[in-house]
Amino acid sequence: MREQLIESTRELLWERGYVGTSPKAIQQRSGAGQGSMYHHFRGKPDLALAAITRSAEEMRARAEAELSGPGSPIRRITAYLSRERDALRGCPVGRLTQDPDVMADPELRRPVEETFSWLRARLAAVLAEARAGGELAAGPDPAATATALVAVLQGGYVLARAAADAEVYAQAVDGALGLLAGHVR
Amino acid sequence: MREQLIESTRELLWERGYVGTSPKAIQQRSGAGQGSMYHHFRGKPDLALAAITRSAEEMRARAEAELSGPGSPIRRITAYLSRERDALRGCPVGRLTQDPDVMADPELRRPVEETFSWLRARLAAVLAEARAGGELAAGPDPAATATALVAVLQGGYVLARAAADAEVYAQAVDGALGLLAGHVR
DNA sequence: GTCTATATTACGATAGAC
DNA sequence: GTCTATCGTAATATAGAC
Repeated sequence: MREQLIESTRELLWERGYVGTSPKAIQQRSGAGQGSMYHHFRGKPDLALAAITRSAEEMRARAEAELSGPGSPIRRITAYLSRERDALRGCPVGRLTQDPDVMADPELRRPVEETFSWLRARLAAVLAEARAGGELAAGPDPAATATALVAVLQGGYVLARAAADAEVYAQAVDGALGLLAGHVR
Repeated sequence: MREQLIESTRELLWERGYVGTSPKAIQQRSGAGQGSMYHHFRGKPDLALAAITRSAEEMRARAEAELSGPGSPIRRITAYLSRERDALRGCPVGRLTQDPDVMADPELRRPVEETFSWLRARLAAVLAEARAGGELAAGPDPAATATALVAVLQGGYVLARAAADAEVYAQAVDGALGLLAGHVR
């Protein structure tokens, strides 16, 4: 039951955010009763922490696998950026950034902060590797470029949701790859 | 009073989103009483529509002024991207994209959708102008590039909030300008 | 136009039985 | 571990007086 509670909370946080997710909704989706939920967790913030932590770990593990995978640095970055994503659902971690109650709670906030600071640094390292290997021109700064690329993904979700069209997300990624291409080889 | 109600709602939607904003909070911030609010507006959705519409119009007017201002196309785009923004507060329109109740209501959703579809098209037009005038290389597709650039801004807010550091937003913009620079002139 | 009173439902949690 | 009962507060209005 503990497991279902966490998974249901992850889904609801993704769909509706922290403020928009009630204990009751979690109980209904997970099939757990009132008492069960408060037996396993101290309350909504405690349960949310478990859910957020897991989503953050999952996101990071996936990115790490792609960015440390086989292929040249630029190929790995392209693979990471081009990975199929559910654009209209958005990013389960990035979304929390808009949740005032999450950002106001240092415990809930930490996994979000760490995930993105890690991701930006990791991507910057791969870009630096590409530059060192002569695959990337010397022009673009790795750290700034990494932040811009991660921003394209996060902003791509925003624009896709605004348009109610996943294709807009794909277009944002294409645009970023097109800009990057001018600096490659 | 009608005016204060709209302005207070705009602020609260920006800070806390639609789900996180209660009629009571609006009344307290605006100084209006219960009866006053329900005299001027039919309810929370009606008031939110007025607030969202105004924020959307403001955002569009500001962008239009910059993108249609003086200077070469690339200079205007650079000016638009580099404009000082309150990175930690984020975008008052883009933020609504994460609000399930806003996206579920066609009336509330429309201003959000229109603002971004207009912005992407307008930016694409300026990029096409740059290309036609020989200021921008033929490589990058104007529409995809425009979407990517708008995404950098929207995603830059996400990353800045995640890091609780406005500088991260500036870095995302720098990264985008750096990538764009390789295709200019 | 604004105020106060009232109503209904949901939120977020605790207590104690089983 | 789970269930039911209960609690106090907040959300989102409506009604009617002034």
